[in-house]
Amino acid sequence: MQTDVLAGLNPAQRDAVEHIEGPLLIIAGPGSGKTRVITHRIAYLVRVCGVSPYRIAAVTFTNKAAREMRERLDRLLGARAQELTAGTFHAFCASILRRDGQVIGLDRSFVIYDQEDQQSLIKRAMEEANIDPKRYPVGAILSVISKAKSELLEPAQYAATVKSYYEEIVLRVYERYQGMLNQSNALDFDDLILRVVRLFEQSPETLEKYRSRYLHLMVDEFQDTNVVQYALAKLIASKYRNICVVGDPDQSIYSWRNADIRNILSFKKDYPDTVVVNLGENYRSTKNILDTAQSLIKPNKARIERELWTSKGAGAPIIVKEAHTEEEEAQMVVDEVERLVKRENLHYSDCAVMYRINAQSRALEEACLRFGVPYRLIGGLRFYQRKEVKDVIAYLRVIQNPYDEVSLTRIINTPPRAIGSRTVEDATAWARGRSLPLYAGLQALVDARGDGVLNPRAVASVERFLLLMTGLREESAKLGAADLLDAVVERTGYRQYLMESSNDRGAEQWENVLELRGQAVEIEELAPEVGLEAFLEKVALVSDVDHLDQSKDALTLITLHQAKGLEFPVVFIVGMEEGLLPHARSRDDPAELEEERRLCYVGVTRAQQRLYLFRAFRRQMMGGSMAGVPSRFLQDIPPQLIATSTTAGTPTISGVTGRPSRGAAPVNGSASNQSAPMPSPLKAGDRVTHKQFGEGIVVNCVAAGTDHEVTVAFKSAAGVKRLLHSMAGLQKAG
DNA sequence: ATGTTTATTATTTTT
DNA sequence: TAATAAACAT
Repeated sequence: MQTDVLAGLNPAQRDAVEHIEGPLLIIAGPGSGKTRVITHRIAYLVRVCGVSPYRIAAVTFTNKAAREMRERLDRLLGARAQELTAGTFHAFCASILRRDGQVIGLDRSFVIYDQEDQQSLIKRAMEEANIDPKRYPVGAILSVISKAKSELLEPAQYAATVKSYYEEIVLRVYERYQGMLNQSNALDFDDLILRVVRLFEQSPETLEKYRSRYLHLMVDEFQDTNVVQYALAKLIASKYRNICVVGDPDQSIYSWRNADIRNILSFKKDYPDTVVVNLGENYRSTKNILDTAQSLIKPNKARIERELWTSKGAGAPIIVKEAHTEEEEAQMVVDEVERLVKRENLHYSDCAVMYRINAQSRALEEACLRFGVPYRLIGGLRFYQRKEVKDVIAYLRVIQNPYDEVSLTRIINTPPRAIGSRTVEDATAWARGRSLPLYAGLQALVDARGDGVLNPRAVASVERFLLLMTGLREESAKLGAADLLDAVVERTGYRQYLMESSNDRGAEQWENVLELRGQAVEIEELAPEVGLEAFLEKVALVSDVDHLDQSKDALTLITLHQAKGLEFPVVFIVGMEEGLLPHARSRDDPAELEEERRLCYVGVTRAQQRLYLFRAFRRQMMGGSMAGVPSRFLQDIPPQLIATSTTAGTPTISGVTGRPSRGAAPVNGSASNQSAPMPSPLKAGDRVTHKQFGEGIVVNCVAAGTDHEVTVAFKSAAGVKRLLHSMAGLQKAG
């Protein structure tokens, strides 16, 4: 039995699996078999050491990671795997709070607010506090509040740290915001963790219940934990001290979401008897790719030197290419993907294109569409953030918890039912004056016939709305989540509202609602008795990457951030330019630059066999066109790992030589410094023809390096295009 | 109360 | 450029 759990593990992995007593820190390089170690360690605990799975908790950051862990354990442990606690920090905390939250005065039916809900609540808090959202952007305030919460600073504690006037403003908003959350019986993501920590602090009995249950605790992606999450982990492990954390400081890319790498250092301090295991053997990538990754990450100062190795061969060289424009860059990607599929016997799904910002996906999408390459775009407009999906969820939330003010104000006039912003404002003020929650305030106002603040028409509308909601709330007691959803979209007229809406997306929006319904059906099958509650929780704590179905054979388009934890035989990283990777916003902060470097490292280490690094000389950004300087990261790759290749029909420019200088940037490699642009080949008003787009008129023609950028308005559906003269093959017509 | 126009502003987003 | 939000007019 023992041999079979340990079989196939390398010595370091085996050390990690067999070390089961006391604190353990596993530093897991990319592709080092981390998940394998975690799952085998759990299997070892259960099958060899006789620990009940019921007494083991494994915490991750994504549902996907949790699910994968579960699936693998199903194979290793069979049915017993079900007893294991495996989930995200947030899901774990939500279930603790549903069970034991009453101890700190939390109502069981609380709802969970996502970022959009938070923003709308903060906005209202600012309005009520008379703070100008122009001077103090909502997003910025929210991120400060979130940071405070992630450091265990509730308004009272935060108040003690306030030093600047700005923080004074934040404090004022924070206090109000938290008050409104409480009144709405709502928790934001940070609260989920924070409240559990407070629960454990305030109720030793509750803490005892959990810390004595969990003989073993494992934390995945430890480099991404924030202060609160680590505090929680310490509390859970405070009885038995069997805490195992797994992470890789070089893959820390979420510091902007308050992840704190220092937790790794704290861990060694908090647990001086920590055993550290280094997983350095990489099973994922070829030697060339791994060497590239290492040369990229090496320059980081705030880093512990570490070697990774592989027994794989060198493999294909890294391919670095330069395109003129982002369109050409996208086309080069697509061409190469096609070549790999046709000639190298690969599938589309073996390939992924990664980029720094979502806006970059557009050119790629267009190229895929044009050349008929099937693709799968991750992120972008996220399912659960779509208006129609959020609207329906808001109805369900109000049914579960009528105090949820964000959802209530969202749906009170959607579809339009003659309850305008004026009515809502007046009613809110009236309710505030009596310290009533909005929903109760509306009821009281109807009973008081408007009480002089609402006109009879408005009172009638509100009364009709309340009757509708009361009816639905009664239904909710007898209906499952899916049936309830049906009742909502029918009785509120939401379905009709979508179908008849003037925009042409109505049918598509309705499709999304149906997809949401499908998920309700799924949940009901799993947990029929807690239908609505389970559904809403799932919907709040689940992301889109979770639904990534690998079944369809398609090219994956994904941001570098989202790519963490994934792997592909072929990886393209596009936009290897200063200002994009590293992103311009990180330019002035060395710590942020190091994070950009880690982000690049994460991207590179996703590749198993082939890696392509592309950039464009010119890129459309914020309306204008920007000259792209090669990313400084390209300089750090040893030239011998790179294949110098030629783009068909275009001169190869060795833009990877010479450190990019700030300011005066050569647009076109070596040539541009000396040679003046060629004389203008075309001028505005010239008639031209293009072999693909047909006839057109030149709108503009400007020098771009040694080339010219020609803007042409085509007669065809192509419309106005910007083309490089050398590339476009424009024929001047009479 | 709702459709239209102007103004504004552009990373990343595990939960 | 293009998407979204606030201001505006109806």
